Amino acid sequence: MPELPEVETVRQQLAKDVVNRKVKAVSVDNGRMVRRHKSAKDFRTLIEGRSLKTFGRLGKYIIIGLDNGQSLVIHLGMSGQLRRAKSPKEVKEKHTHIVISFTQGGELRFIDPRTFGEMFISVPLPEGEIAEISESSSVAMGGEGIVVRGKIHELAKLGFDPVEDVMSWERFAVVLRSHTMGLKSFLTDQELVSGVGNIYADEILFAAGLRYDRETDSLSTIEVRRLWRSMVEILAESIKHGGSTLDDEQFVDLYGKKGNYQQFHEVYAREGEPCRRCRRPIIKVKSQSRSTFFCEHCQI
DNA sequence: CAAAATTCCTGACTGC
DNA sequence: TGCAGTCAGGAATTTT
Repeated sequence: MPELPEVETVRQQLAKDVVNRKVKAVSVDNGRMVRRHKSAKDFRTLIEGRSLKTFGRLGKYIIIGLDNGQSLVIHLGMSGQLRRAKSPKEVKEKHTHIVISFTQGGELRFIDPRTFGEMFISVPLPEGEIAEISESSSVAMGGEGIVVRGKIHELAKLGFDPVEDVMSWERFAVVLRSHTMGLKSFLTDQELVSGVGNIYADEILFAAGLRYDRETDSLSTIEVRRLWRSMVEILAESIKHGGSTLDDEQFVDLYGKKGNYQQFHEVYAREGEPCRRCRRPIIKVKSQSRSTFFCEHCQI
């Protein structure tokens, strides 16, 4: 499932490959993919004729700045893929729901079997209302992310992006300790930390040597710092390897290529296999109605 | 049939 | 009593 590293991988590729391209036409075969708009036609009208200028990301959302100040926002959901086609003649994969064709030829296709993903055009709010929203955003602070967040009012509630937003571990400690909840709940709450999902929460917690159900306000200073470091490092490392592609091969990049980070997973989807540190079997439990993998010996 | 997991929503429970 | 925060569970969804 695409989480921050996978989304970032695609963002980087888009920034290289479709920058400055002008949208000639858009087809939408399923209104659900653009559900924030009144109709698919609405969406098409807003994007046709526009050029793609900037490529940002906030959590699991890709934010493409258009030449008129509006933005194309994309979320891949669980099974969404963005794929580049050099020509309209290339065979369309099943579940291709949105096709954005460019004037210079070539297309950007959105494939999504489970249709949990979406695209929408964000129109900036009038000046006065912007300040209000970014102020109400609980943890918003510093860095490039705030600029994007402030501009995209639909994403105002997202928490800080651990890769994009600059934040010291001391600051992180304040946010962490101001809540009473399990660590995994904290990491996967998009309004607190944006971009971390089920896979990376488990990997980060293993790297930090902390259990998924440790209470956020029970960590020592050393543990907070370890969690912070693990979060930043694991996400950066995964981005370096093009993200994770699981056995279901759900995630592939713009060109259909798999990521490589799955080979470095220490716990995720390794139930019963030996922990690489202590050799004891990895445990699987349900938490927040989601699978959680961890090592009972190495995580406290 | 169950499992996979995203966001959104609702309902329940807890602590102050 | 009320409120905010947290969490469990369900919906929408398709493939294996």
